Amino acid sequence: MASEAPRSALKRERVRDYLMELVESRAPGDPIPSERALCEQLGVSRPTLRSAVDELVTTGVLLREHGRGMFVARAKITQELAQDHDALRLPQASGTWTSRVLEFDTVQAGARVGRKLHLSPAADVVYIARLRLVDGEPMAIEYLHVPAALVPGLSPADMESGDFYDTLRDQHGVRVHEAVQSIEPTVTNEEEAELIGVPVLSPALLFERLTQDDTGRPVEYVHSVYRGDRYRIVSRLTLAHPTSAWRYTGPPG
Amino acid sequence: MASEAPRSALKRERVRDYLMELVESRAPGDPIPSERALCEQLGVSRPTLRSAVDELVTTGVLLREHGRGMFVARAKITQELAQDHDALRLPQASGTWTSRVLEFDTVQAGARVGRKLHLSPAADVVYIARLRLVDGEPMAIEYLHVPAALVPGLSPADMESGDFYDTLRDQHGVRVHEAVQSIEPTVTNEEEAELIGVPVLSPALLFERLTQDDTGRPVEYVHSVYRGDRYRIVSRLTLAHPTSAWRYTGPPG
DNA sequence: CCGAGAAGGTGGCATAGACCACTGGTGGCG
DNA sequence: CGCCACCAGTGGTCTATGCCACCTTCTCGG
Repeated sequence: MASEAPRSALKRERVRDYLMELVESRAPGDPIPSERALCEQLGVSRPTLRSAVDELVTTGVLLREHGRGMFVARAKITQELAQDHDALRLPQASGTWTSRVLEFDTVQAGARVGRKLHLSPAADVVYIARLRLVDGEPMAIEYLHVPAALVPGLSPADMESGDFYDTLRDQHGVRVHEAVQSIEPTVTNEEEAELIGVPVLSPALLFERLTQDDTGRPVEYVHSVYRGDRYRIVSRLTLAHPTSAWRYTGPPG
Repeated sequence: MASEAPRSALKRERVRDYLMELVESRAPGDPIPSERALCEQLGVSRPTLRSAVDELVTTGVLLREHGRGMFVARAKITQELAQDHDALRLPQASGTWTSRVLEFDTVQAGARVGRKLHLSPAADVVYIARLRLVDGEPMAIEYLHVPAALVPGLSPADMESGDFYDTLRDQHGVRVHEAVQSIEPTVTNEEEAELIGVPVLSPALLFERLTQDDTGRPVEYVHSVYRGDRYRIVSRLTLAHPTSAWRYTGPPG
Protein backbone atom coordinates (compact mmCIF):
# COMPACT_ATOMS: atom_id res chain seq x y z
CA MET A 1 0.00 0.00 0.00
CA ALA A 2 2.66 2.40 1.11
CA SER A 3 4.36 3.94 -1.89
CA GLU A 4 3.33 1.91 -4.94
CA ALA A 5 6.39 2.19 -7.14
CA PRO A 6 5.65 3.05 -10.77
CA ARG A 7 7.39 -0.20 -11.76
CA SER A 8 8.10 0.97 -15.24
CA ALA A 9 10.81 -1.65 -15.53
CA LEU A 10 9.25 -4.82 -16.86
CA LYS A 11 11.50 -7.80 -16.58
CA ARG A 12 11.11 -8.49 -20.25
CA GLU A 13 12.43 -5.05 -21.10
CA ARG A 14 15.26 -5.35 -18.64
CA VAL A 15 16.26 -8.65 -20.21
CA ARG A 16 16.02 -7.20 -23.70
CA ASP A 17 18.23 -4.26 -22.78
CA TYR A 18 20.74 -6.58 -21.18
CA LEU A 19 20.84 -8.66 -24.33
CA MET A 20 21.27 -5.57 -26.48
CA GLU A 21 24.34 -4.56 -24.50
CA LEU A 22 25.64 -8.07 -24.71
CA VAL A 23 25.16 -8.06 -28.47
CA GLU A 24 26.91 -4.75 -28.91
CA SER A 25 29.94 -6.00 -27.04
CA ARG A 26 30.33 -8.85 -29.48
CA ALA A 27 31.09 -9.18 -33.16
CA PRO A 28 28.49 -10.29 -35.70
CA GLY A 29 28.26 -14.06 -35.85
CA ASP A 30 29.54 -14.53 -32.33
CA PRO A 31 27.62 -16.93 -30.11
CA ILE A 32 25.95 -15.73 -26.94
CA PRO A 33 25.27 -17.81 -23.83
CA SER A 34 22.54 -20.40 -23.89
CA GLU A 35 19.01 -19.61 -22.83
CA ARG A 36 19.34 -21.54 -19.60
CA ALA A 37 22.61 -19.85 -18.71
CA LEU A 38 21.13 -16.41 -19.36
CA CYS A 39 18.13 -17.25 -17.21
CA GLU A 40 20.39 -17.99 -14.31
CA GLN A 41 22.54 -14.90 -14.86
CA LEU A 42 19.50 -12.63 -15.02
CA GLY A 43 17.35 -14.38 -12.48
CA VAL A 44 14.37 -14.79 -14.78
CA SER A 45 12.42 -17.76 -15.98
CA ARG A 46 12.99 -19.27 -19.36
CA PRO A 47 9.68 -18.20 -20.92
CA THR A 48 10.43 -14.63 -19.88
CA LEU A 49 13.87 -14.78 -21.41
CA ARG A 50 12.59 -16.42 -24.56
CA SER A 51 10.00 -13.70 -24.93
CA ALA A 52 12.72 -11.05 -24.90
CA VAL A 53 14.82 -13.06 -27.33
CA ASP A 54 11.81 -13.40 -29.62
CA GLU A 55 11.65 -9.66 -29.97
CA LEU A 56 15.33 -9.38 -30.81
CA VAL A 57 15.04 -12.16 -33.37
CA THR A 58 12.08 -10.39 -34.97
CA THR A 59 13.93 -7.11 -35.11
CA GLY A 60 16.96 -8.80 -36.58
CA VAL A 61 19.44 -8.52 -33.72
CA LEU A 62 19.82 -12.19 -32.88
CA LEU A 63 19.76 -15.48 -34.73
CA ARG A 64 18.66 -18.77 -33.24
CA GLU A 65 19.80 -22.14 -34.49
CA HIS A 66 18.08 -25.17 -33.14
CA GLY A 67 20.48 -27.48 -31.36
CA ARG A 68 23.40 -25.06 -31.77
CA GLY A 69 22.73 -21.89 -29.90
CA MET A 70 22.08 -18.20 -30.37
CA PHE A 71 24.27 -15.81 -32.33
CA VAL A 72 24.67 -12.12 -33.00
CA ALA A 73 23.01 -11.40 -36.35
CA ARG A 74 25.18 -10.25 -39.21
CA ALA A 75 23.02 -7.53 -40.70
CA LYS A 76 22.40 -4.30 -38.87
CA ILE A 77 18.90 -4.22 -37.56
CA THR A 78 16.27 -2.26 -39.35
CA GLN A 79 15.42 -0.19 -36.34
CA GLU A 80 18.93 1.14 -36.25
CA LEU A 81 19.19 1.83 -39.92
CA ALA A 82 19.15 5.53 -39.26
CA GLN A 83 22.29 5.19 -37.20
CA ASP A 84 24.54 3.63 -39.73
CA HIS A 85 23.07 4.19 -43.08
CA ASP A 86 25.93 4.51 -45.47
CA ALA A 87 27.37 1.09 -44.91
CA LEU A 88 23.99 -0.54 -45.16
CA ARG A 89 22.68 -3.46 -47.10
CA LEU A 90 23.39 -4.41 -50.60
CA PRO A 91 22.57 -1.83 -53.25
CA GLN A 92 19.64 -2.75 -55.43
CA ALA A 93 21.56 -2.70 -58.62
CA SER A 94 24.35 -5.02 -57.59
CA GLY A 95 24.19 -8.76 -57.52
CA THR A 96 22.96 -11.29 -60.02
CA TRP A 97 19.29 -12.10 -59.96
CA THR A 98 18.24 -15.68 -60.67
CA SER A 99 15.03 -17.62 -60.19
CA ARG A 100 13.98 -21.10 -59.14
CA VAL A 101 10.55 -22.29 -60.14
CA LEU A 102 8.72 -24.02 -57.28
CA GLU A 103 5.35 -24.57 -58.92
CA PHE A 104 4.17 -24.35 -62.49
CA ASP A 105 0.60 -25.30 -63.30
CA THR A 106 -2.32 -24.43 -65.47
CA VAL A 107 -5.33 -23.89 -63.27
CA GLN A 108 -8.69 -22.19 -63.34
CA ALA A 109 -8.51 -18.53 -62.53
CA GLY A 110 -11.13 -18.52 -59.79
CA ALA A 111 -13.12 -15.52 -58.73
CA ARG A 112 -10.40 -13.28 -57.36
CA VAL A 113 -7.71 -13.75 -59.98
CA GLY A 114 -10.32 -13.83 -62.71
CA ARG A 115 -11.58 -10.44 -61.69
CA LYS A 116 -8.05 -9.07 -61.66
CA LEU A 117 -7.21 -10.37 -65.10
CA HIS A 118 -10.63 -9.71 -66.62
CA LEU A 119 -11.20 -13.38 -67.17
CA SER A 120 -14.03 -15.74 -66.40
CA PRO A 121 -13.43 -17.67 -63.17
CA ALA A 122 -13.30 -20.85 -65.25
CA ALA A 123 -10.66 -19.54 -67.64
CA ASP A 124 -7.24 -21.15 -67.59
CA VAL A 125 -4.33 -19.27 -66.10
CA VAL A 126 -0.73 -20.31 -65.69
CA TYR A 127 0.15 -20.23 -62.02
CA ILE A 128 3.81 -19.96 -61.17
CA ALA A 129 5.49 -19.81 -57.80
CA ARG A 130 9.13 -18.95 -57.98
CA LEU A 131 11.95 -18.03 -55.68
CA ARG A 132 14.00 -14.98 -56.61
CA LEU A 133 17.64 -15.08 -55.59
CA VAL A 134 20.48 -12.57 -55.57
CA ASP A 135 23.89 -14.16 -55.89
CA GLY A 136 22.29 -17.42 -54.81
CA GLU A 137 20.72 -15.98 -51.70
CA PRO A 138 16.91 -16.18 -51.48
CA MET A 139 15.49 -12.69 -51.63
CA ALA A 140 11.80 -13.03 -52.42
CA ILE A 141 8.99 -15.41 -53.19
CA GLU A 142 6.81 -14.53 -56.14
CA TYR A 143 3.41 -15.83 -57.21
CA LEU A 144 2.38 -15.09 -60.78
CA HIS A 145 -0.90 -15.57 -62.60
CA VAL A 146 -0.85 -15.19 -66.36
CA PRO A 147 -3.78 -15.83 -68.74
CA ALA A 148 -2.98 -19.20 -70.33
CA ALA A 149 -4.21 -18.03 -73.71
CA LEU A 150 -1.51 -15.39 -73.82
CA VAL A 151 1.43 -17.70 -73.30
CA PRO A 152 0.95 -21.02 -75.13
CA GLY A 153 3.90 -23.30 -74.65
CA LEU A 154 5.37 -21.38 -71.75
CA SER A 155 7.70 -23.65 -69.83
CA PRO A 156 9.22 -23.54 -66.35
CA ALA A 157 12.62 -23.06 -67.93
CA ASP A 158 11.40 -19.78 -69.41
CA MET A 159 10.78 -18.55 -65.89
CA GLU A 160 14.27 -19.34 -64.67
CA SER A 161 16.37 -17.72 -67.33
CA GLY A 162 16.10 -14.25 -68.75
CA ASP A 163 13.52 -11.59 -68.17
CA PHE A 164 9.88 -12.65 -68.25
CA TYR A 165 8.87 -9.50 -70.06
CA ASP A 166 11.45 -10.22 -72.74
CA THR A 167 9.98 -13.70 -73.11
CA LEU A 168 6.49 -12.26 -73.37
CA ARG A 169 7.57 -9.91 -76.12
CA ASP A 170 9.84 -12.17 -78.11
CA GLN A 171 7.95 -15.46 -77.89
CA HIS A 172 4.34 -14.37 -77.47
CA GLY A 173 4.13 -10.94 -79.00
CA VAL A 174 2.88 -9.38 -75.78
CA ARG A 175 4.33 -5.98 -75.09
CA VAL A 176 4.14 -5.04 -71.44
CA HIS A 177 3.30 -1.39 -71.10
CA GLU A 178 1.91 -0.33 -67.75
CA ALA A 179 1.45 -1.63 -64.24
CA VAL A 180 -0.29 -0.63 -61.04
CA GLN A 181 1.59 -1.75 -58.01
CA SER A 182 1.00 -1.58 -54.30
CA ILE A 183 3.57 -2.02 -51.58
CA GLU A 184 2.95 -2.59 -47.93
CA PRO A 185 4.77 -3.93 -44.91
CA THR A 186 3.97 -7.35 -43.61
CA VAL A 187 5.54 -10.15 -41.62
CA THR A 188 6.46 -13.55 -42.98
CA ASN A 189 4.24 -16.55 -42.40
CA GLU A 190 5.57 -20.10 -42.05
CA GLU A 191 5.73 -20.83 -45.76
CA GLU A 192 7.36 -17.57 -46.70
CA ALA A 193 9.84 -17.74 -43.85
CA GLU A 194 10.85 -21.26 -44.82
CA LEU A 195 11.35 -20.40 -48.47
CA ILE A 196 13.10 -17.08 -48.02
CA GLY A 197 15.21 -18.31 -45.15
CA VAL A 198 14.22 -15.90 -42.40
CA PRO A 199 12.44 -16.45 -39.07
CA VAL A 200 8.68 -16.50 -38.98
CA LEU A 201 7.15 -13.05 -38.38
CA SER A 202 10.16 -11.22 -39.83
CA PRO A 203 9.51 -7.84 -41.44
CA ALA A 204 8.93 -8.10 -45.16
CA LEU A 205 7.52 -6.16 -48.09
CA LEU A 206 4.38 -7.32 -49.80
CA PHE A 207 4.10 -6.34 -53.45
CA GLU A 208 1.03 -6.68 -55.56
CA ARG A 209 1.14 -5.81 -59.21
CA LEU A 210 -1.28 -5.88 -62.09
CA THR A 211 0.38 -5.45 -65.44
CA GLN A 212 -1.20 -4.52 -68.79
CA ASP A 213 0.06 -4.62 -72.33
CA ASP A 214 -0.05 -1.71 -74.75
CA THR A 215 -3.66 -2.53 -75.65
CA GLY A 216 -4.79 -2.31 -72.06
CA ARG A 217 -5.22 -6.04 -71.72
CA PRO A 218 -4.22 -7.54 -68.33
CA VAL A 219 -1.09 -9.61 -68.73
CA GLU A 220 -0.05 -10.73 -65.30
CA TYR A 221 -1.11 -10.53 -61.71
CA VAL A 222 1.82 -10.83 -59.34
CA HIS A 223 1.95 -11.15 -55.61
CA SER A 224 5.36 -11.28 -54.01
CA VAL A 225 7.01 -11.12 -50.62
CA TYR A 226 10.49 -9.65 -50.21
CA ARG A 227 12.62 -10.20 -47.14
CA GLY A 228 13.05 -7.02 -45.15
CA ASP A 229 16.50 -7.62 -43.76
CA ARG A 230 18.25 -7.61 -47.12
CA TYR A 231 15.97 -5.67 -49.36
CA ARG A 232 14.90 -2.09 -49.58
CA ILE A 233 13.52 0.23 -52.18
CA VAL A 234 15.54 3.23 -53.21
CA SER A 235 14.05 5.83 -55.47
CA ARG A 236 15.04 9.21 -56.76
CA LEU A 237 12.20 11.67 -56.94
CA THR A 238 12.06 15.01 -58.66
CA LEU A 239 9.75 17.81 -57.63
CA ALA A 240 9.49 21.33 -59.06
CA HIS A 241 6.49 20.40 -61.18
CA PRO A 242 4.07 18.52 -58.96
CA THR A 243 4.41 15.25 -60.83
CA SER A 244 2.56 12.14 -59.89
CA ALA A 245 5.68 10.25 -58.96
CA TRP A 246 6.62 12.66 -56.27
CA ARG A 247 3.29 12.63 -54.56
CA TYR A 248 2.77 8.94 -54.53
CA THR A 249 3.48 8.42 -50.87
CA GLY A 250 1.09 10.99 -49.62
CA PRO A 251 2.05 14.44 -48.45
CA PRO A 252 5.83 14.62 -48.30
CA GLY A 253 6.10 17.98 -46.65
CA MET B 1 8.94 -46.57 -31.23
CA ALA B 2 6.11 -48.09 -33.25
CA SER B 3 4.85 -45.53 -35.73
CA GLU B 4 6.09 -42.12 -34.65
CA ALA B 5 3.47 -39.80 -36.10
CA PRO B 6 4.91 -36.82 -38.00
CA ARG B 7 3.07 -34.56 -35.52
CA SER B 8 3.11 -31.62 -37.87
CA ALA B 9 0.19 -30.21 -35.91
CA LEU B 10 1.61 -27.96 -33.24
CA LYS B 11 -0.93 -26.93 -30.70
CA ARG B 12 -0.13 -23.31 -31.34
CA GLU B 13 -0.95 -23.73 -35.02
CA ARG B 14 -4.10 -25.64 -34.25
CA VAL B 15 -5.22 -22.86 -31.94
CA ARG B 16 -4.37 -20.20 -34.49
CA ASP B 17 -6.34 -21.96 -37.21
CA TYR B 18 -9.28 -22.36 -34.86
CA LEU B 19 -9.17 -18.66 -34.09
CA MET B 20 -8.97 -17.79 -37.76
CA GLU B 21 -12.16 -19.75 -38.44
CA LEU B 22 -13.76 -18.11 -35.48
CA VAL B 23 -12.79 -14.70 -36.77
CA GLU B 24 -14.10 -15.39 -40.25
CA SER B 25 -17.47 -16.36 -38.85
CA ARG B 26 -17.80 -13.00 -37.16
CA ALA B 27 -18.07 -9.41 -38.28
CA PRO B 28 -15.26 -6.88 -37.80
CA GLY B 29 -15.42 -5.35 -34.34
CA ASP B 30 -17.22 -8.32 -32.82
CA PRO B 31 -15.89 -9.65 -29.55
CA ILE B 32 -14.55 -13.17 -29.28
CA PRO B 33 -14.52 -15.34 -26.14
CA SER B 34 -12.09 -14.57 -23.36
CA GLU B 35 -8.68 -16.16 -23.18
CA ARG B 36 -9.65 -18.38 -20.28
CA ALA B 37 -12.82 -19.55 -22.01
CA LEU B 38 -10.91 -20.36 -25.20
CA CYS B 39 -8.32 -22.30 -23.21
CA GLU B 40 -11.02 -24.53 -21.83
CA GLN B 41 -12.74 -24.96 -25.19
CA LEU B 42 -9.51 -25.92 -26.91
CA GLY B 43 -7.89 -27.80 -24.07
CA VAL B 44 -4.70 -25.77 -24.07
CA SER B 45 -2.93 -23.73 -21.43
CA ARG B 46 -3.23 -19.98 -21.35
CA PRO B 47 0.37 -19.21 -22.40
CA THR B 48 -0.11 -21.42 -25.44
CA LEU B 49 -3.33 -19.69 -26.34
CA ARG B 50 -1.80 -16.28 -25.77
CA SER B 51 1.09 -17.16 -28.03
CA ALA B 52 -1.32 -17.96 -30.84
CA VAL B 53 -3.26 -14.79 -30.19
CA ASP B 54 -0.02 -12.80 -30.27
CA GLU B 55 0.58 -13.88 -33.83
CA LEU B 56 -2.90 -12.89 -34.92
CA VAL B 57 -2.57 -9.53 -33.23
CA THR B 58 0.75 -8.94 -34.99
CA THR B 59 -0.69 -9.90 -38.35
CA GLY B 60 -3.67 -7.63 -37.76
CA VAL B 61 -6.45 -10.18 -37.36
CA LEU B 62 -7.33 -9.55 -33.73
CA LEU B 63 -7.35 -6.62 -31.35
CA ARG B 64 -6.81 -6.88 -27.63
CA GLU B 65 -8.12 -4.36 -25.12
CA HIS B 66 -6.90 -4.63 -21.59
CA GLY B 67 -9.76 -5.25 -19.20
CA ARG B 68 -12.33 -5.47 -22.00
CA GLY B 69 -11.61 -8.43 -24.17
CA MET B 70 -10.52 -9.43 -27.64
CA PHE B 71 -12.17 -8.34 -30.86
CA VAL B 72 -12.07 -9.05 -34.56
CA ALA B 73 -9.93 -6.36 -36.16
CA ARG B 74 -11.59 -3.89 -38.45
CA ALA B 75 -9.07 -3.75 -41.27
CA LYS B 76 -8.46 -6.80 -43.38
CA ILE B 77 -5.15 -8.28 -42.50
CA THR B 78 -2.15 -7.64 -44.64
CA GLN B 79 -1.59 -11.30 -45.29
CA GLU B 80 -5.00 -11.54 -46.87
CA LEU B 81 -4.69 -8.43 -48.92
CA ALA B 82 -4.65 -10.46 -52.06
CA GLN B 83 -8.05 -11.87 -51.24
CA ASP B 84 -10.00 -8.69 -51.05
CA HIS B 85 -8.07 -6.05 -52.75
CA ASP B 86 -10.57 -3.71 -54.28
CA ALA B 87 -12.27 -2.68 -51.06
CA LEU B 88 -8.99 -2.24 -49.26
CA ARG B 89 -7.74 0.52 -47.04
CA LEU B 90 -8.12 4.14 -47.61
CA PRO B 91 -6.94 5.46 -50.97
CA GLN B 92 -3.84 7.59 -50.73
CA ALA B 93 -5.48 10.68 -52.03
CA SER B 94 -8.51 10.66 -49.77
CA GLY B 95 -8.60 11.96 -46.25
CA THR B 96 -7.32 15.14 -44.74
CA TRP B 97 -3.73 15.16 -43.62
CA THR B 98 -2.84 17.12 -40.53
CA SER B 99 0.18 17.24 -38.26
CA ARG B 100 0.90 17.59 -34.58
CA VAL B 101 4.33 18.75 -33.54
CA LEU B 102 5.77 16.71 -30.69
CA GLU B 103 9.24 18.20 -30.51
CA PHE B 104 10.76 21.32 -31.99
CA ASP B 105 14.32 22.22 -31.10
CA THR B 106 17.49 23.70 -32.48
CA VAL B 107 20.30 21.26 -31.83
CA GLN B 108 23.76 20.45 -33.10
CA ALA B 109 23.71 18.26 -36.17
CA GLY B 110 26.04 15.60 -34.85
CA ALA B 111 28.11 13.28 -36.99
CA ARG B 112 25.43 11.32 -38.73
CA VAL B 113 22.97 14.08 -39.60
CA GLY B 114 25.81 16.45 -40.36
CA ARG B 115 27.17 14.06 -42.94
CA LYS B 116 23.74 13.72 -44.50
CA LEU B 117 23.17 17.44 -44.74
CA HIS B 118 26.76 18.35 -45.65
CA LEU B 119 27.17 20.29 -42.44
CA SER B 120 29.75 20.35 -39.72
CA PRO B 121 28.75 18.22 -36.74
CA ALA B 122 28.62 21.39 -34.66
CA ALA B 123 26.29 23.22 -37.05
CA ASP B 124 22.78 24.01 -35.88
CA VAL B 125 19.86 22.08 -37.27
CA VAL B 126 16.19 22.33 -36.49
CA TYR B 127 14.97 19.01 -35.19
CA ILE B 128 11.27 18.35 -35.45
CA ALA B 129 9.28 15.30 -34.44
CA ARG B 130 5.72 15.37 -35.62
CA LEU B 131 2.77 13.07 -35.86
CA ARG B 132 1.02 12.86 -39.19
CA LEU B 133 -2.72 12.21 -39.06
CA VAL B 134 -5.37 11.40 -41.64
CA ASP B 135 -8.82 12.56 -40.64
CA GLY B 136 -7.56 12.72 -37.08
CA GLU B 137 -6.22 9.19 -37.04
CA PRO B 138 -2.47 8.82 -36.39
CA MET B 139 -0.82 7.49 -39.51
CA ALA B 140 2.89 8.10 -39.15
CA ILE B 141 5.61 9.56 -36.99
CA GLU B 142 8.13 11.76 -38.74
CA TYR B 143 11.53 13.04 -37.64
CA LEU B 144 12.96 15.96 -39.62
CA HIS B 145 16.35 17.60 -39.59
CA VAL B 146 16.69 20.91 -41.42
CA PRO B 147 19.78 23.16 -41.48
CA ALA B 148 18.93 26.01 -39.13
CA ALA B 149 20.57 28.57 -41.38
CA LEU B 150 18.04 27.77 -44.10
CA VAL B 151 14.93 28.40 -42.06
CA PRO B 152 15.38 31.37 -39.70
CA GLY B 153 12.26 32.02 -37.68
CA LEU B 154 10.65 28.70 -38.47
CA SER B 155 8.01 27.97 -35.82
CA PRO B 156 6.18 24.84 -34.71
CA ALA B 157 2.99 26.33 -36.09
CA ASP B 158 4.55 26.29 -39.55
CA MET B 159 4.88 22.54 -39.24
CA GLU B 160 1.26 21.96 -38.36
CA SER B 161 -0.46 23.90 -41.08
CA GLY B 162 0.12 23.82 -44.79
CA ASP B 163 2.79 22.05 -46.77
CA PHE B 164 6.34 22.32 -45.49
CA TYR B 165 7.70 22.65 -48.99
CA ASP B 166 5.37 25.55 -49.62
CA THR B 167 6.64 27.17 -46.45
CA LEU B 168 10.23 26.62 -47.55
CA ARG B 169 9.57 28.25 -50.89
CA ASP B 170 7.37 31.14 -49.79
CA GLN B 171 9.02 32.11 -46.55
CA HIS B 172 12.62 31.09 -47.02
CA GLY B 173 13.18 31.10 -50.75
CA VAL B 174 14.21 27.45 -50.78
CA ARG B 175 12.94 25.55 -53.77
CA VAL B 176 12.84 21.83 -53.16
CA HIS B 177 13.85 20.00 -56.26
CA GLU B 178 14.99 16.43 -55.80
CA ALA B 179 15.03 13.71 -53.19
CA VAL B 180 16.50 10.27 -52.69
CA GLN B 181 14.28 8.07 -50.65
CA SER B 182 14.53 4.56 -49.29
CA ILE B 183 11.68 2.42 -48.08
CA GLU B 184 11.92 -0.73 -46.06
CA PRO B 185 9.72 -2.85 -43.86
CA THR B 186 10.16 -2.75 -40.14
CA VAL B 187 8.22 -3.36 -36.96
CA THR B 188 7.22 -0.71 -34.46
CA ASN B 189 9.17 -0.17 -31.27
CA GLU B 190 7.58 0.99 -28.02
CA GLU B 191 7.75 4.70 -28.81
CA GLU B 192 6.44 4.37 -32.33
CA ALA B 193 3.68 2.00 -31.30
CA GLU B 194 2.56 4.33 -28.56
CA LEU B 195 2.47 7.37 -30.82
CA ILE B 196 0.91 5.76 -33.86
CA GLY B 197 -1.55 3.76 -31.84
CA VAL B 198 -0.71 0.22 -32.85
CA PRO B 199 0.69 -2.72 -30.87
CA VAL B 200 4.43 -3.04 -30.42
CA LEU B 201 6.07 -5.07 -33.20
CA SER B 202 3.37 -4.27 -35.72
CA PRO B 203 4.39 -4.17 -39.38
CA ALA B 204 5.33 -0.70 -40.53
CA LEU B 205 7.15 1.11 -43.31
CA LEU B 206 10.38 2.93 -42.61
CA PHE B 207 11.07 5.88 -44.91
CA GLU B 208 14.32 7.73 -45.12
CA ARG B 209 14.60 10.74 -47.38
CA LEU B 210 17.28 13.26 -48.21
CA THR B 211 15.97 16.27 -50.08
CA GLN B 212 17.92 18.85 -52.08
CA ASP B 213 16.97 22.22 -53.50
CA ASP B 214 17.52 23.27 -57.09
CA THR B 215 21.15 24.18 -56.37
CA GLY B 216 21.94 20.72 -55.06
CA ARG B 217 22.09 21.91 -51.46
CA PRO B 218 20.69 19.44 -48.87
CA VAL B 219 17.50 20.84 -47.42
CA GLU B 220 16.07 18.20 -45.15
CA TYR B 221 16.79 14.77 -43.81
CA VAL B 222 13.64 12.91 -42.89
CA HIS B 223 13.14 9.61 -41.14
CA SER B 224 9.57 8.43 -40.73
CA VAL B 225 7.60 5.36 -39.72
CA TYR B 226 4.19 4.64 -41.25
CA ARG B 227 1.74 2.20 -39.75
CA GLY B 228 1.31 -0.85 -41.94
CA ASP B 229 -2.29 -1.65 -41.18
CA ARG B 230 -3.70 1.51 -42.67
CA TYR B 231 -1.08 2.66 -45.10
CA ARG B 232 0.24 1.37 -48.37
CA ILE B 233 2.01 2.73 -51.36
CA VAL B 234 0.29 2.61 -54.70
CA SER B 235 2.13 3.54 -57.82
CA ARG B 236 1.49 3.43 -61.51
CA LEU B 237 4.49 2.45 -63.55
CA THR B 238 5.02 2.66 -67.26
CA LEU B 239 7.39 0.47 -69.15
CA ALA B 240 8.05 0.39 -72.90
CA HIS B 241 11.16 2.52 -72.56
CA PRO B 242 13.19 1.05 -69.74
CA THR B 243 12.89 4.05 -67.48
CA SER B 244 14.44 4.23 -64.09
CA ALA B 245 11.14 4.39 -62.31
CA TRP B 246 10.08 1.05 -63.55
CA ARG B 247 13.22 -0.73 -62.50
CA TYR B 248 13.43 0.68 -59.07
CA THR B 249 12.30 -2.45 -57.28
CA GLY B 250 14.78 -4.71 -58.93
CA PRO B 251 13.94 -7.08 -61.74
CA PRO B 252 10.18 -7.11 -62.20
CA GLY B 253 9.97 -9.94 -64.65
C1' DC C 1 -31.72 10.42 -8.18
C1' DC C 2 -26.97 10.27 -8.60
C1' DG C 3 -22.29 9.48 -7.51
C1' DA C 4 -18.73 6.68 -5.20
C1' DG C 5 -16.92 2.41 -4.10
C1' DA C 6 -16.73 -2.61 -4.22
C1' DA C 7 -16.76 -6.84 -6.98
C1' DG C 8 -15.95 -9.61 -10.78
C1' DG C 9 -14.21 -10.41 -15.32
C1' DT C 10 -10.59 -9.44 -18.70
C1' DG C 11 -6.04 -9.20 -20.53
C1' DG C 12 -0.69 -8.67 -18.96
C1' DC C 13 3.23 -10.62 -16.81
C1' DA C 14 5.91 -13.96 -14.70
C1' DT C 15 7.26 -18.54 -12.65
C1' DA C 16 8.88 -23.62 -12.37
C1' DG C 17 9.05 -27.60 -14.55
C1' DA C 18 8.65 -31.18 -18.10
C1' DC C 19 9.34 -33.24 -22.46
C1' DC C 20 10.50 -33.09 -27.55
C1' DA C 21 13.65 -32.24 -31.62
C1' DC C 22 17.87 -31.11 -33.43
C1' DT C 23 23.08 -30.71 -33.47
C1' DG C 24 27.69 -31.98 -32.81
C1' DG C 25 31.19 -34.42 -30.57
C1' DT C 26 32.98 -38.64 -28.80
C1' DG C 27 33.86 -43.18 -28.07
C1' DG C 28 33.13 -47.77 -29.28
C1' DC C 29 32.70 -51.20 -32.78
C1' DG C 30 33.60 -53.25 -37.16
C1' DC D 1 41.54 -46.79 -39.62
C1' DG D 2 36.85 -45.43 -40.50
C1' DC D 3 32.18 -45.40 -39.64
C1' DC D 4 28.26 -45.12 -36.76
C1' DA D 5 25.61 -45.09 -32.57
C1' DC D 6 25.09 -42.77 -28.60
C1' DC D 7 24.78 -38.79 -25.55
C1' DA D 8 25.07 -34.31 -23.69
C1' DG D 9 23.67 -29.68 -24.68
C1' DT D 10 20.81 -26.52 -27.16
C1' DG D 11 16.59 -24.39 -28.68
C1' DG D 12 11.14 -25.49 -29.27
C1' DT D 13 6.84 -26.38 -27.17
C1' DC D 14 3.55 -26.90 -23.61
C1' DT D 15 1.46 -27.16 -18.97
C1' DA D 16 -0.37 -25.39 -14.49
C1' DT D 17 -0.54 -21.63 -11.68
C1' DG D 18 -0.31 -17.10 -9.41
C1' DC D 19 -0.68 -12.28 -9.10
C1' DC D 20 -1.31 -7.61 -11.12
C1' DA D 21 -3.62 -3.80 -13.84
C1' DC D 22 -7.55 -2.34 -16.08
C1' DC D 23 -12.45 -1.93 -17.26
C1' DT D 24 -17.26 -2.60 -16.55
C1' DT D 25 -21.10 -3.15 -13.77
C1' DC D 26 -23.69 -3.33 -9.80
C1' DT D 27 -24.86 -1.81 -5.47
C1' DC D 28 -25.16 1.04 -1.64
C1' DG D 29 -25.06 5.37 0.64
C1' DG D 30 -25.71 10.25 0.43
